[in-house]
Amino acid sequence: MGFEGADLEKILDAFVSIEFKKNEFVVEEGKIAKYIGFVESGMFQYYVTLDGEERTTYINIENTFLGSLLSFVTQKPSLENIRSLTDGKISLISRTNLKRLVEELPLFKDFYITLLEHTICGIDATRHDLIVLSGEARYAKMLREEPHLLQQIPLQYLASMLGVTPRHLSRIRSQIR
Amino acid sequence: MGFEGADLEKILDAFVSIEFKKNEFVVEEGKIAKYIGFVESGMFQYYVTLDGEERTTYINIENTFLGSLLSFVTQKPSLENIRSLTDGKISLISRTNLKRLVEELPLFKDFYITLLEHTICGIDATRHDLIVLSGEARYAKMLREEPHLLQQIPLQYLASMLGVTPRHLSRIRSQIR
DNA sequence: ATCATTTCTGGACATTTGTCTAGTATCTTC
DNA sequence: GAAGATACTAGACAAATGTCCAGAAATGAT
Repeated sequence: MGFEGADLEKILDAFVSIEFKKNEFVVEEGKIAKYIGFVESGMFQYYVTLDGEERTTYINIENTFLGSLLSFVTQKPSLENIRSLTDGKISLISRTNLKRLVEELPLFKDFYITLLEHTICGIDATRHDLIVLSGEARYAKMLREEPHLLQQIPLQYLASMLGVTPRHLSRIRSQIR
Repeated sequence: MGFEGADLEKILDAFVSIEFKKNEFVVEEGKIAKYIGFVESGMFQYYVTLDGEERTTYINIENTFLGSLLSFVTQKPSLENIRSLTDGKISLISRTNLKRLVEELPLFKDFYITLLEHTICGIDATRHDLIVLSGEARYAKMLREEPHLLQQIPLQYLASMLGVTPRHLSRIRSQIR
């Protein structure tokens, strides 16, 4: 991030690195998300339960930004769960620590603004694709732009993220071969 | 926003209020989005052209935040168009003016952070619904939560925003009656 | 290695959604 | 208020996608 000396120390002190075993909750539906963070290692699944069925809405891997945004921002109970699909490690920061850093370190505030701006762009692009592209086109785009993700994510979850059933993803994949 | 005196004046000076006739571009595909803003009046449509067909991805009405985020943030050519569907008025701010306000007015910086955080939540909720809900459920939700929007938006555009065809939206509407 | 468990694929059929199209209704403009 | 343009609805059929299911493949535990 380009931080140095006392500032860097302040920042590092505000984060706490937590290890997760496979299948542990990072955020649980109904509870308030106290932290957001960066995935250092492992894979984390966002999902909701709908008519008794789990629907995956997103998956984080290494070096990406993780959190139940709505709950963290509003400090209301989360609507979604985040759970580890593998063992892993996340560098977490609480809302109060985040606010303190943003207040005390002008450079960190700028960093946070940039992070938010780019997060918006990423989420909005996904929303856009969900409206405009077919399931097949979304899979093809992912194959083109994020092949590393595709190799790691179990297909059942990938299907759900793409907004299709596993049955249909299997069809899409056989078409593309 | 709760600003006063010299600060308020600085802020007001940074924005410029522009009137649009029906069917004018606010942002055009291929051009860099120099401004973002708030809609004071009128209705504005976001769309892309795909296989010669226009696909609506979003619609702004009064008192909402408008802009081609990806282009404004990255200062690269916009992938989408924004156009007025009615006569209207937008209060616009350029990227440089926005950055200046954020630098010079700590309160404005906080305001901007809050705006970004809430914008993320809104977009993410929409993304979520596109993955998890059916077209019919998305329409029903909109009917429940934003009936005023529903009354104003022409159905052809609404259909596209919901990710379905006008033919299908017509079916959904007749089911719900 | 073996067995059990989970994940992936694909057939058969059902349902949903899209395409094409025409008729009706609504809105504009003169 | 008549004529033309635009928007909405809906029938008939086609294509896309889902459901249910069973077998194959991969993974994990002993």
